[in-house]
Amino acid sequence: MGSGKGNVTIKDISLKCGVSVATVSKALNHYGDIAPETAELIRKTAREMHYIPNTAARQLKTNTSHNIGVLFVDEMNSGLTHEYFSGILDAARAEAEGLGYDITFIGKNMGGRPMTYLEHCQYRKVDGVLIANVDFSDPGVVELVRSGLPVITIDYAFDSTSCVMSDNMEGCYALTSLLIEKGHRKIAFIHGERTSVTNKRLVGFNRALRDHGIEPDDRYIVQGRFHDPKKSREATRYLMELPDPPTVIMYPDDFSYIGGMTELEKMGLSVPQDVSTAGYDGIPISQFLRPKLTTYHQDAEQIGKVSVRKLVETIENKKTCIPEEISVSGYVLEGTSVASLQAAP
Amino acid sequence: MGSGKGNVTIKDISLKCGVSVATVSKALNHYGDIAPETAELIRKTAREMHYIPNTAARQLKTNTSHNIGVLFVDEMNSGLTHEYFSGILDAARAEAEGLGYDITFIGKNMGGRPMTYLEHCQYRKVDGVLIANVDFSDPGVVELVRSGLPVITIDYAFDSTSCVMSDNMEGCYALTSLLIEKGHRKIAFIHGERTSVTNKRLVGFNRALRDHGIEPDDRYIVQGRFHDPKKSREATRYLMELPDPPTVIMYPDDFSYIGGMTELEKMGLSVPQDVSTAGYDGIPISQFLRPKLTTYHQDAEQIGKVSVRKLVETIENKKTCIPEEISVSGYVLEGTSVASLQAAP
DNA sequence: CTTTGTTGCGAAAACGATTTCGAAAGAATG
DNA sequence: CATTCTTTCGAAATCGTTTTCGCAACAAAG
Repeated sequence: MGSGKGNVTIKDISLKCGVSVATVSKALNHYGDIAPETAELIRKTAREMHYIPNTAARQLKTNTSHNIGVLFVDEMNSGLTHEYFSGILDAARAEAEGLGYDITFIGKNMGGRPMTYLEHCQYRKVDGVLIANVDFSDPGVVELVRSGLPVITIDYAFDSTSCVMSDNMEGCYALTSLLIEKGHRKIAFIHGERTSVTNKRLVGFNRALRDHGIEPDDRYIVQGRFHDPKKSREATRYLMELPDPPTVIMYPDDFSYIGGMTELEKMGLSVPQDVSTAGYDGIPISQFLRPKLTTYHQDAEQIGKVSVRKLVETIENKKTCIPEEISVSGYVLEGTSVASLQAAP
Repeated sequence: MGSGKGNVTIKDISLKCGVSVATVSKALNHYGDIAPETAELIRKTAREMHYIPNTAARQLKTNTSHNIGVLFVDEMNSGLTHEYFSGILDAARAEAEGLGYDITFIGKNMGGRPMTYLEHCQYRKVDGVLIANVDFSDPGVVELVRSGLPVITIDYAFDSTSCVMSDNMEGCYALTSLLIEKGHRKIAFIHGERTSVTNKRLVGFNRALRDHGIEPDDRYIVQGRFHDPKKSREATRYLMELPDPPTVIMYPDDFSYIGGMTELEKMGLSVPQDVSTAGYDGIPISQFLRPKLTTYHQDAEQIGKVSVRKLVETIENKKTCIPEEISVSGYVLEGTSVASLQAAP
């Protein structure tokens, strides 16, 4: 049934109902100047005939696609295979679908020929774009953000657009505080690249130390990389070979911790007896590791959802919608990777 | 620069070049009946004016979108957050982009109102669709497969369409054989739901046993679920509490193994001293676990790539392209989770 | 000088929707 | 009855592209 090649169009409906195509279009779009009975008849027959609007035609005329672009980093396996981001993407997809939007990936080339992100967006006529996990200093990204196309950035703030942030400062503050309350004083922090996320975490970290009267120790702050187990192995070894090693190491993310964990093991150190550890992200697997990882869970689902909501809001009320920074809070997931040091000051 | 709202169209080019829009279109599409110099001039000015074709208009006229749909399961966190599938998706995205196709997610509702997968595909006018990790007996999926739209399924074979399969039979054969060569005889197999993937693995498993003269033992074959650590914890406990427990347990996937691992630990059993283990998938994290997991690496990247290639081939040569089953082979990743039992028969 | 064949190009009709503007018919008003 | 509003609808233009078909112009052939 319904195997006919040509899909049913607005014209077919108009013929069947004995009205013009204009009337059909207006009825379907709930215009005010159509008699209620006529409109109902039209909508009913449209349903019966399994009418599906032709997006291309609509898009051509209205210049809107009901399609939002998603710009995640491609290269390396840090884009879709990063659980935090794939969680965001998955939630975003679901939310967009509910709001009547589809999602299209935006890349930097198309059919061999290179293309800027903006051009790709124009090519697909996306109504807005969600940007996450990219190098925000990339000229292509900046061009896109400046283009006037509705944009939401995730975990990075431009002042011209709205952004959704995980509560990195509060999260890192809470996590650090927990460690301190457990009696730790020599707290190492392997952080990620110097992005705004890292900066916020450092602020939270330092604030927690200060609020508890602890002097920050530069030797314990070392730069690693997000989602890079190798880099964090190196950093872990460096830290544990210090003359006065830390009693706990905070990692930039759970995945990086896995690298550190193997290095500690290789050094014959066990967690949490010899050294405590904490992650960040709270990805599912972290709770299946032994010892169960103490980590800060970022609410990826909520972040994806909120991002799309805000983006659609921006798209649909472009003039009245002012840029806003939305923070989504997570919570500490307490595992067994942090030992309680009873030696009080 | 280029901040004008209206994009440059084929008409602008025709004006600038003093030719008709028809000529421009033909030049841009490399038709034969345009003088080489004229064509070159047109293409040059198009480039200079930063012309971007309007996909909507083209799509409306040609009824092709250069857009492929992707149908991954949504609900639960087994879709995008499953590393095997997100690896496939990422590779597919990259390959599609190179071939001039964009990717759009296909869902089962649109803007609140429910919609079949097929309707969604028609709505977005995707040229073809990639299906993976879904319930292949779902009527909506079957409808889509039967619709005549070019379709590629991953890890499941319909006879009307092409499919790309990981070499489950060979993979499971190789993995099982390795265990046997290590001296294991009492080999347990926690397998996934009864899908064609599971069936193929069971064939490989049984064949390996038979080829080595080992009698299969039904008690050691238990049904778990893919990507479900809880289920595999139960199965693990069940197996290890048997009067005559196995010496090695094979899991349906690496993620499930993590569940089993925690259960073994809770039972006071250590790997591989007390029992050996093997996973499946070879996701990155498996190689950072201690002990490093022995597993079969499925080449997700290659699978994604090949799937898109075949799909595009099907789209572009719809008549001449015959359904085909493509197998992508992986390899054993040998870790330290399997003990060598020197007790030969 | 006619006929036939090439070659290069353009006019115009689609594709399927949206939207403006006005027309017709009936209702309300004077 | 004439006039003015409302209400309900339709004709037609439009979005940007592709594609068919035919028209010139000019060369080759008779």
